[in-house]
Amino acid sequence: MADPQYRLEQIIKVLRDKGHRITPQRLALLKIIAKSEGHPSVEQIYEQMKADFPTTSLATIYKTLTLLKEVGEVLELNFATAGSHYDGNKPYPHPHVICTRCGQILDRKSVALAEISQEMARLTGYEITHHQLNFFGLCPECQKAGPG
Amino acid sequence: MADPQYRLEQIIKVLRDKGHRITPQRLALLKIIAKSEGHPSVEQIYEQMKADFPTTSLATIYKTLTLLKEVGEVLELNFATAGSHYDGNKPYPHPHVICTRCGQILDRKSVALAEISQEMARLTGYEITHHQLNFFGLCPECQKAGPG
DNA sequence: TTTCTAAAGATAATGATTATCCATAAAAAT
DNA sequence: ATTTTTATGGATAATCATTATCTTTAGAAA
Repeated sequence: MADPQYRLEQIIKVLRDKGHRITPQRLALLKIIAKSEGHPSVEQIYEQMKADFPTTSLATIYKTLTLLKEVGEVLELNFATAGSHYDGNKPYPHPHVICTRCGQILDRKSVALAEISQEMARLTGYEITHHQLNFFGLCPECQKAGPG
Repeated sequence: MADPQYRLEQIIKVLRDKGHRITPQRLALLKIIAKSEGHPSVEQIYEQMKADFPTTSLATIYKTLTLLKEVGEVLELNFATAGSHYDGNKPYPHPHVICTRCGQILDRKSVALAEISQEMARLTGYEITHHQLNFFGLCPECQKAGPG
């Protein structure tokens, strides 16, 4: 886990360098992202934002997250389940393990997909930019709860 | 590519064995799925269905696809781009290469993820049921078209 | 035939995301 | 400083895939 303060400055720098403004609202969202340990959903970020900015609009959350995604400082996770999640600490592809019942999301160390990715590019002629590797199943707790 | 006729009978058998009815509408959809070579979207399936059943409802398409997914005879692909796609010929996890501009979807041979999957299960205590491995980028044609 | 139940079809509802439009505030220019 | 320009915020409507609801229909069994 990176130091939230350092991570925050890192993201700010990237935004500044690309000519984007650091507004109070953005700063608040960046702080949330930088100190987040899991994979907060839009709704969760929205809730936290309202602590600092009670009038924040969901539209602003979406716009800022889209911006962060574009500059590569956040990783967007979309599974079949409704609602995206965001990882602001490891904005590069890495495997996830997702519980299909409770929705828990675990991070895993990156499997060696760099070579495989290059192989795919070579074979298909694609210019590959990123990838997803997700494992789905039941977490230990949901297994205990039994089928159904 | 499997023989469409054989694949069709295969799916029918699974549905019958699990006590589901083979209605004319379902049969029509199964034929579409069995002979499809790519990864048709709901909309594309819907269009083809209308040839045989002009009054087919989208709801029926969704219900049948959900059923096929449940019995494991179709693989559902959801990427960030809106709209799911379905693979009725290789209903087991395998890698895909997706063009983020034109939406082309390529199948790839399965990478050896079985061991990795087991390793994930061992380390996390999860009961892993399936996985996704997707590579994103620009296809050769879209590369030619240049950035933008 | 009659009965029972799954499935089809029409349509409304849902829910996440995006678009639109105006107000505002930050940076740039004068 | 003041003005000008432009990005951003906020409110809300629109979009779009998917799901839920409800009624009708048809397949299978008795």
